[in-house]
Amino acid sequence: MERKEGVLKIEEVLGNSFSDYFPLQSISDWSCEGGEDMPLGFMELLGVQDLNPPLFDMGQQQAPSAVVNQALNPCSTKNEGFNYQPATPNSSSISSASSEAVNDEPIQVDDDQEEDQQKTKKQLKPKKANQKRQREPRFAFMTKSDVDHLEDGYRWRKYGQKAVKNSSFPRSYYRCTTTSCNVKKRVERSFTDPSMVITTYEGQHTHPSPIMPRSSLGGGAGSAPYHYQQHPQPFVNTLSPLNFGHNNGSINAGNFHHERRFCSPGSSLLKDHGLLQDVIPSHMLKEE
DNA sequence: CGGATTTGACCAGCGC
DNA sequence: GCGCTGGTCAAATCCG
Repeated sequence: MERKEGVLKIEEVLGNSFSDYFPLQSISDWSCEGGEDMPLGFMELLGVQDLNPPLFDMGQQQAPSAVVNQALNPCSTKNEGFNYQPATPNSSSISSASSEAVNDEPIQVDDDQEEDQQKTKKQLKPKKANQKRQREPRFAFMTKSDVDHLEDGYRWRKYGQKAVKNSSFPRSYYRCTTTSCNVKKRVERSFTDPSMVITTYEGQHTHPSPIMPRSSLGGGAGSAPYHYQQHPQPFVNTLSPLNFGHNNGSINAGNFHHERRFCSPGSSLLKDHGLLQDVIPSHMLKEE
């Protein structure tokens, strides 16, 4: 199958503004149809970021979407771009150590988390001292959806909204409500295709999904009953068609796992796998 | 009443 | 240096 068919060029939908954020040429660029050029799959991204069980509700596949990934250094080569390892604070503790690769901005979590919020503002100023405002690795995907805020199993608090240049649609900023979790996400609509919602995740959850009992995907959906109805499951589409350089459309946990090892010589495999579990429904893991 | 959202203001980075 | 834009803050407001 041609993955392309289900994939939208991010630029087509988003236009230039989005290209600013996601300098990738297109999904197919890194989805690696052959799965060869792309050493890291989307799962890699997931492992670093956060896609959640609900995202894998395969029963709700709808419009395909594009997935875009952006590493900290978009200018780097693909491999580097996707090398999230250094930027993966999820390993054991998001604290200082691992965060250095990314930035030291928010990820000092842990103890002074409470103070963090208070500091945050203050940190903005001193920040200019010697380093640019670095960002966590992030990735984005497009979803055909009527609702802006796609439920993904985590709880988000909106902290801002801005009008976006070249777009008539505002961009919303969300932050994970879990203390010590500094994941953010932005949600905006494509101005070229208002039916498309671009969700950009930044950072990495330091906790399991608070809403989704990962074992009850099929039925209850836990305390997030409206996940499936209210939102299409773009993530699924993004995952499957692209499969991010893996097999043809089958999300194979084994491969996934394998891939991670393969592509992540780092030492955070186990941790990532932990996250992986957040990402992939347990039943999928087993069934595969 | 507590938590979430809205919204205007502020700040930093970047390009010209 | 200046202006533009993105990102964040925080007070006010809304909602359950």
